[in-house]
Amino acid sequence: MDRLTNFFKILSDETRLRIMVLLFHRELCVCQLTGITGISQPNVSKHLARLRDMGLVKDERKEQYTFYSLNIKDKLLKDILEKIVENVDNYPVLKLDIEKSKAAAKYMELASKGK
Amino acid sequence: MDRLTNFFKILSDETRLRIMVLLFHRELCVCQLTGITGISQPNVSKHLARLRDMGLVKDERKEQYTFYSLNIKDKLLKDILEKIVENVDNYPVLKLDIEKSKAAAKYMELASKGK
DNA sequence: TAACTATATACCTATGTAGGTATATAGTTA
DNA sequence: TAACTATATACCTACATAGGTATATAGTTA
Repeated sequence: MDRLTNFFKILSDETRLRIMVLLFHRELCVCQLTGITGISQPNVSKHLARLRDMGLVKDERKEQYTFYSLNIKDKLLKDILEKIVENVDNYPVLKLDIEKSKAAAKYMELASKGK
Repeated sequence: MDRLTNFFKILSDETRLRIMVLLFHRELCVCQLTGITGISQPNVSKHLARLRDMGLVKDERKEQYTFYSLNIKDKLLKDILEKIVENVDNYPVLKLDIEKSKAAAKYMELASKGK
């Protein structure tokens, strides 16, 4: 049952909840996560390390960035996160994060075309 | 968003998760909860008080017992708890708790007939 | 090689909290 | 009223951890 209670402990912290919801939508690098959320880089890194140690996310290096993406195998955990995402309209912070994430993605796209 | 993260904090503790799952099925008094789970009475009481303060359960006095029952209004929170209950087969502790709870209910029924 | 950038880690402090034991309270029964 | 029972609370200890600052590391670019 530890896996379940630990998952809830992860979601019980606002910083991690925001990160999980963001990663639910798309993979993001550390600097994007810090940019979108306004959370300090060491703090983001620390939480990501914890998520990685729990096997909830995986990381992949691309050029100079390390991208993190969700990696949840357990269906129950996935379903719970999905339920939260479906209700994001009730949580302005989460909703705003997602909007910023979309804007960031669009910016990255334009930037890569321009280089 | 505090309401959501606090809910997860509640579920992140095994004792509270067990209590919540038990109360999902039926109302129970403190002594039944201690009997079923083996958790000490003060500890059960303390967690119940916390759940009550958060408005997740309500209590009702019946004869000499104080019965607690779920009182979750938020649909998202209710849905999440329901998802857990649907998956109880994967969590032996929770499953066993529920079985004991059924046995306890049956016993109470017989006892009340006999008195 | 040297400067730069992205990310990770170490260390510290403040804070929350789970559970134990002892005790209080309040309602019930004799 | 006194003994009893169910429940709540107070107090303590041990432990986890969130976030800050400083620094290390590793890959990249000049």
